[in-house]
Amino acid sequence: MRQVPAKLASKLYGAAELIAERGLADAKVDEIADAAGIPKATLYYYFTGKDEVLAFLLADMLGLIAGEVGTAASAPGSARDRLESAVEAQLAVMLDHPAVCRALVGDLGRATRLPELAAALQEAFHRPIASLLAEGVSDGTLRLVEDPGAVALSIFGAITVTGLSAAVDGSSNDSAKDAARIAASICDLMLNGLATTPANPEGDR
Amino acid sequence: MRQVPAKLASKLYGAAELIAERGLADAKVDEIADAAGIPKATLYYYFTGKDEVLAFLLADMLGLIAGEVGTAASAPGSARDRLESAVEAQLAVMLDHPAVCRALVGDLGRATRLPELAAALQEAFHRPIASLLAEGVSDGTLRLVEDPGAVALSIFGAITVTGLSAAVDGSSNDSAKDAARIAASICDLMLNGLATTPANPEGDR
DNA sequence: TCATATCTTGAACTCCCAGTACAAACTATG
DNA sequence: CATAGTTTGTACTGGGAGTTCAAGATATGA
Repeated sequence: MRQVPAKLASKLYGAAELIAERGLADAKVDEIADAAGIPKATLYYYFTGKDEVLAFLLADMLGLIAGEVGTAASAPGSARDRLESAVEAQLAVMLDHPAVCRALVGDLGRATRLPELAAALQEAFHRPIASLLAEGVSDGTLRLVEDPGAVALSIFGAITVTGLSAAVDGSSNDSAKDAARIAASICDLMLNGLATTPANPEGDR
Repeated sequence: MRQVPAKLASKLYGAAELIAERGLADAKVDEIADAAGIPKATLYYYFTGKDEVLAFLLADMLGLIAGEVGTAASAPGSARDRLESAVEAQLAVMLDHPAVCRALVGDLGRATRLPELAAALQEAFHRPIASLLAEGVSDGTLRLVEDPGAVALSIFGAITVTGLSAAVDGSSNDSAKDAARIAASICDLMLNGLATTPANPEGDR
């Protein structure tokens, strides 16, 4: 994949709705090119095929999210507050690009190999979240958990699936507000839990 | 899609690994038929194409999970205990069929339309989990939350993404044990939360 | 200013493979 | 046995992904 010029990159987002709606298999290359407003030959100059177009959108999106989450996580404030910001940041990006989210979840296997995605996510999200958890233990705003990696993955899953659900359901006109509302609900769950009795110090077996 | 005989159904699972590894687009129909050990003509007698084969696997899988989760949720015991059983039940089914999970997550858009999937999940999981939450409030083992639907979705997301991650990572030789371990980690998070200070009764603003 | 490299695009072409057609054999079941 | 449904092999075709190529446009820089 050649270095994609910014102008072309932004045009590609115009094809996301088509891919999301019809699926990559059903969307013809000519149609994707039309939707993006670029000639098919140009598309093939930059990409080896439609799979790579989707791969580009995935990479772009991951970069965006990683940036926002990273910023939120390294801001000043308690670890707990930063965790809440990070959750909202990921949701905000997802709800800003619902069509891309739908396109990606529908054809994820054509945009990346799953093990590679897992590794990339590990790097971009689980690690920052996991270190946020560690910092929370230090500053006293979060409790110590047994397996921070697993917790980070669970949080990521809750955010992602909730965000996808919102993207699929179609949306209101104020995605930032939606993101805040959903983030609050997730954070309430993740921070306060559902139990009425406090955690059993001997473990929850 | 014709009524699929049980014998054929079980054979189809034999093609899951191929589809998971290469993706539906790259796996030729003849190869899928070979992997399943059925003639291509027979495959086309029952299905309109490879998309429908994957759709069948999805439906079968959802049925399995819904059954196990439903059983766990309606067993005797406190709502909290049943919630834990339900979490483990879904993970157990997923880890029992890692290849199907990988195949589905790679080509979800070819197995179903996403809004339909969302509706089906709503019915099969979020509803039972949401009512479990309500029962928990009644029997005093779970606290009242503002938006049970959102909480149910978050829990589902945490389970699903964690389960997929385990399926992608390849696995140990004791998937039941893995499921139990992962479930315990998720339940610890969902029940006890991460906060050190108790929930603010005025809301978490 | 020219030369050279890179980008942009249209158009024609190839080849693969999903899906179809069909007929013969086989199996149930009443 | 008759009839309906199932199973399977083989041959075919149509569409579309991706390739090729060449001509024009645009940049780079000497």
